[in-house]
Amino acid sequence: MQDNNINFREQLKERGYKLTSQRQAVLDVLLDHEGQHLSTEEIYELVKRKNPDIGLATVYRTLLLMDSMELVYKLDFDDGLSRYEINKHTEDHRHHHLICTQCGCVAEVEEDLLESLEEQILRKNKFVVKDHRVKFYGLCEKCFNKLKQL
Amino acid sequence: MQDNNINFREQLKERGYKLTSQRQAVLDVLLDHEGQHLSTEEIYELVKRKNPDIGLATVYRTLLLMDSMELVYKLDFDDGLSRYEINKHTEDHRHHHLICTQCGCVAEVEEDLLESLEEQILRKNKFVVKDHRVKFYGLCEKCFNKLKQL
DNA sequence: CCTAGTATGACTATATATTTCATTTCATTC
DNA sequence: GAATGAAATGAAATATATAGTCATACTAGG
Repeated sequence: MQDNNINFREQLKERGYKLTSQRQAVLDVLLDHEGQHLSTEEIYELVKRKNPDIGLATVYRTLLLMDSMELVYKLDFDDGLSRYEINKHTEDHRHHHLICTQCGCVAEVEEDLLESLEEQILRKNKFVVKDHRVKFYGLCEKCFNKLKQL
Repeated sequence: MQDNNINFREQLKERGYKLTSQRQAVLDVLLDHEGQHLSTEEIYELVKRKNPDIGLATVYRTLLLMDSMELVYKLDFDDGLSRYEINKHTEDHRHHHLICTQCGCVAEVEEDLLESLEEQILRKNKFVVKDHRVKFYGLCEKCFNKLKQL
């Protein structure tokens, strides 16, 4: 935890930014909700619990900043708002998302398995892949079983 | 072309919708710009050339309708607006997009190669994949060469 | 041709996200 | 530890994409 704070301050300093209590508070919320995909509004509400005076604009600005620093992943699950997830840097490649078109739940796949495709893209399209986003749409186990019973 | 119109009328009829000159005009524009990824606003401007009295709301409604009928793909290239592409139904699986983070150009990969991943997802996550969206971010050939020279 | 129901266009409403600007806070120097 | 300049903040205003309302017009089918 303390490590995260020191790193955060250092990373901000490298880019000429300052560590403020608001930025710290946003980071804390993201760390405390690691597996989740929170919207800006949700993050704002959570931050306000410990930091009631923070403004929504600051949360927007902080998330924008963190996205540019690659501290967070900005996600889009087609519900009209941006969602964020902390980037742990522990995996080399990011995970994929499974979006249930029935109930809207979102699960994760840890496996990546896109290396061979990316190599092929480099060879055939001469496009150097740096990153990717993969979303799978379909039915989660619960919804599949429900539909099967009908 | 005539085929497309007849199909369109039939498909609309199946769902209790009517074929109007506005809907036809939007379809025509999409057919005339097949390889492109047009935004709603761009489609509106193109439709207005032959159909100057059409309203923007109608274009929005028509694209929403076509998306629900799976006549178009709704795309998101992170520029804050929805883009559309006609769905030709000729391929079993859709193509992927290569987005250059330098110049913003978007190319396509015809290969899919996600079958084995989808099988694995079914086995391990018990999630039945119906569709997917894959975006690769990186550098196109031009931008890569430009950066190499520096 | 008439009719019922759908679609349209102009306008308004909503919701997310960004910008403005005066004030406050941070981090560095003396 | 106080002073200083730059950067960050909050409240409000603004931008922008999309959706909803409603009176009028059009479509498809008899």
